[in-house]
Parts: sequence; structure tokens; C-alpha cells
Amino acid sequence: MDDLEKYISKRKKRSPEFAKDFESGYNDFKIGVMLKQAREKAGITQEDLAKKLHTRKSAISRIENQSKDIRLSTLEKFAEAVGRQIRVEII
Amino acid sequence: MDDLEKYISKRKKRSPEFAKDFESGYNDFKIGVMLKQAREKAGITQEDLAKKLHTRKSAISRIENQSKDIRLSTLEKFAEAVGRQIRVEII
DNA sequence: AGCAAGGTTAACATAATTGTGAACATGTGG
DNA sequence: CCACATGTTCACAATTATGTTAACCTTGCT
Repeated sequence: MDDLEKYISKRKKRSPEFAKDFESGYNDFKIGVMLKQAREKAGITQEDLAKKLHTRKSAISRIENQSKDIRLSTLEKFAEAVGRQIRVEII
Repeated sequence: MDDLEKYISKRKKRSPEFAKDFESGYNDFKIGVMLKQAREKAGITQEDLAKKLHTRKSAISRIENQSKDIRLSTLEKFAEAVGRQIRVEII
């Protein structure tokens, strides 16, 4: 059971409606988890990251947890701020 | 010289300010070109695609040519409508 | 217990994407 | 030449992500 699956099952326990949200909004939710993991690996807090992006920690938390959708530019800025990069492919 | 480069040089000739836009907005512009190529490979017109996505051909053209930014969900819907798929990685 | 750090959520304001309709270009077949 | 298909651009409306503030929750520390 990897990190993503662990997080999902934990999340399902906490919120009853999470299961269905998870189905319909899988991709964007997954992005949030990926971004959160990237931030944690970089060893910075939501508040640190918020300062780098000139925003607030609440916005970071929203992206990581409950964003239904996200702009490519937001994705890129987030990734760069944690020392990573985004790659988008059409497969 | 691949398709992207050809398109860029053609585009630069047509619009004088294209060069700088290209610099600042490279990533999103590239996405537009990729999407356009994906649509053309699928052999469907902007209007066909617009109908599939319940929108208009003008919106498709805007995405392919002059969108500064785009939502992940829009990207996914576009790709799916031309029989492809999006992959996003944090590298 | 109290306090601080880190995180989550809600509500509202703001900014940006996307929807929509119209006008205009360009090429192609009649 | 004319009509049609395809694509581009503009302007405005509608929807939605993001900014912002505030309240609340844990967890750990003193």
C-alpha cells in the first residue's frame, strides 16, 4: 500500500462523502496528493510555500486537499517553489 | 525542424509580437500547439470538437492559439475528445 | 493548562478561464 | 464569381480558481 492509497483510505474514514468525490474527481485529487508529497519531500511547510508564492497557507491547503480543478500555471508555480518541475504529455 | 518549430517560425512571421509572447508564455503556448496537433491527427475539425465538448469553435481556436493558461480539466476533456489522454508528472 | 506551529475549512472578494455570438479571413469546389 | 467549410479574433457574459481573512483543530512542548 503506497502513500497515495494510505492517504485515500485515511481520507475515506474521515469524510463519508469522500468516496464518491474520489471517483468523480480522481485526477485533480491525485494532483493535490502529488503536490503535497512534493512539498513534504522538500521539507517545507505550507506557510513557507505560501510565502514563496505570495499567497496564504489556506490556499495551499485547499490545493492539496479539496481543489476540484487547477490551472496549469498554478501547478507550475507550485512545483517550481518546491524545487521540482511539471511535465504534461498527451498520450 | 519538427512541427512545433515550423509552426513557431510561421507564427513569428505573421505576428510581430509573437516572439516575446513565445518567450514568456512558452509552456501554455506549447500546450495549445500540442492540442491542435492532437486534434488534427484525430482528423476532426474545431467545430466537431466543439460539439463534443458542448462549446463553440471559437473557444477551441482560443485554446489552440492564444490561451495564456488553461485548467487541467479543460486539458483532460480536450484530450479525451480527440481520443487521447493527459499525463501530468512532477519531475 | 497554556502556547505556538502546522494544517484545515468556510465565506467572501478578486481575477482569470471559459461560454457565447458575431464578424471577418482564407481556401476550395460549384 | 458565389457559396460553403474551416478557422481566427473580439467583446461581453458566465463560471470557476485563486486571494484573503478568520476561526478552529491537533500535536508537541514548557
